[in-house]
Parts: sequence; structure tokens; C-alpha cells
Amino acid sequence: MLSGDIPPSQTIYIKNLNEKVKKEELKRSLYALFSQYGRILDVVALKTPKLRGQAWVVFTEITAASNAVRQMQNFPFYDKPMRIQYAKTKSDCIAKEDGSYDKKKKQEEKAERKRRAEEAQQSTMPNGVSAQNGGSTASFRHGNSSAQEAVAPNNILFIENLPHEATSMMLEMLFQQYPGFREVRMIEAKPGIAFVEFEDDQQSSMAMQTLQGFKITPQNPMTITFAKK
DNA sequence: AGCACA
Repeated sequence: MLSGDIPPSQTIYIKNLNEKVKKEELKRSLYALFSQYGRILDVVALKTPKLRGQAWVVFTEITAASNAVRQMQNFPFYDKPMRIQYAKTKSDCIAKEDGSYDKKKKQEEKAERKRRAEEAQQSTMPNGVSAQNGGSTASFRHGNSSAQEAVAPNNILFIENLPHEATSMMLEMLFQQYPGFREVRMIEAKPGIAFVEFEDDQQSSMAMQTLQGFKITPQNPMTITFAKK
């Protein structure tokens, strides 16, 4: 069952996420990690029993989503390989943009889902006995960035939009607090950019997740992507 | 495994 049967869309659906990570941190990290593929409109994550361990990342560009699906497939994120597909349905924030969002219809769909869920519960419990036996419902199972270039994970990070006053010393202070840090490299002839090397691409991605958008000066949020190989 | 918009 490959993800290939779902048509490309600007929203990606990610599963097998580490469920121990708190919702807000998860959303922030996903945003920081995936923003290297393009502009992100929204990140949705819920911790309900049915939806934990999953998230949706909405890009403005479908190509960004495609690159993200390919390049970050199975990438270890909080120690678990991400499983990425395209989302099955259009995100609300997109529907609202293109005018196809219909609040009434939305409520009907929601009510319908709820109805069907309850119905499923009923049919497995003919006596109307509630599911309090050990809390196990499992026993009831029946039918039941301007990224034109794809960016693959790399142990070297590419930093852009630095203030021209930034020095490698300053960046070193910033990045060396993350495990696996090796070195900062800047090019005299090219102010505003830098390369930061880590031991491996998981460690570099951790630094990216927390420093993405970090401002050395108020007008310079840094943009971090994996360096091209 | 699990496709939503708290």
C-alpha cells in the first residue's frame, strides 16, 4: 500500500510521529523542519486518541509538498522515522482561500462522522454495554523556500539572511550548544550566509528545528536549510 | 494503525 494512490496536494500527512512530544513543540518543530521546502500556511496536530502521532503540514506550493514527501520520507524525527503521504482531503485553510469552504457542509460531515462512529460502537455491543472492560476497544475490531531544488537531509546546514555583521564566532556560540556540532564556515566574499557542520543529519536537523528563524538582529530571521550535496 | 482543521 504505497502512498502513490493519493494525488499530490499542497498538504502532507505525516504519521508515525513520536506521541510523547507535546503538541506545541511538535508543531513548532515540524514548522521549522519543513519550512525549508517552502512557505507553510498551517501545521495541524491533535492529541485525541484517534489523531495523536499524526500531523498535517500545509504548503502554499504543491511542489514544496512533493519535495518534502520525497526528501523527508522515513527521516528520523524524535527517534522515529516519519511516514509521509499527501493528505486525502483539502485543508480548511486552503478551502477558505479558494472560496470552496462551506461551514454548513463542514458541520454536516462532522456530524456524519460522529454518527457512523457511534453506529460502529453499537453494532459491536448489542446489549448496549459500555466499553469499560479493561478499556480495550481493540478486541472489537471487525471491519474495522524558494525551494525549487529538492533539499535532502545533510549533516551540513546552509544559513541565509544573516546580518552582515554576523561573525563565525557568533554563529559558533549559537550552534555549538547542539550535540554533534563540528564547525561554522563563512565565506568572506559572500556576506549573509554560512555553513554549519554537524556529525550527522539527525543532529543537524535538531539544531535546525530549534534555530529556524532565529534573529541575531530583529530584522534578520535566519533561514536554515540542508546544504546541497 | 490511525486523514483533521479545539
